Amino acid sequence: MAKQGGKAKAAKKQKRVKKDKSGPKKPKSAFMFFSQDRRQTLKTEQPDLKITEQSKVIGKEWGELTDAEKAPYQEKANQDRERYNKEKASSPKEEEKKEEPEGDEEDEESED
DNA sequence: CCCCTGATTGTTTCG
DNA sequence: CGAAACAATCAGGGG
Repeated sequence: MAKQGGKAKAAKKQKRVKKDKSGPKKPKSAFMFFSQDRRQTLKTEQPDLKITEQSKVIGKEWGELTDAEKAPYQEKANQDRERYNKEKASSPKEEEKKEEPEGDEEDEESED
């Protein structure tokens, strides 16, 4: 941990993603909500901007935001997490059935 | 015609 | 704790 003063080459490369049309979509982050709102406004003001350019601008603005300003977005994200949480919690399909193999079959002892 | 890449940050998830 | 994957978004390039 400490040791940051060195020349630690932080070669961070977040490999992008290729959207999957099918898959457990992860909950959106506050940044996503912010981008959705900001992009629309940005698009009206600068419709010539491309997504990649918007991303840069938005990302920069996002960094300027404070927790208070991010708060409302985090709250939205918070709700989305719950949504995802529920979606996950409820597995209508028997897919993924190795959940909690706590095979504890309590004996029904005498029911009647 | 359909799939993928680009750029941003945050969250999610496995080990 | 850390890395990898992936979330929205759209425009354009390639097979």
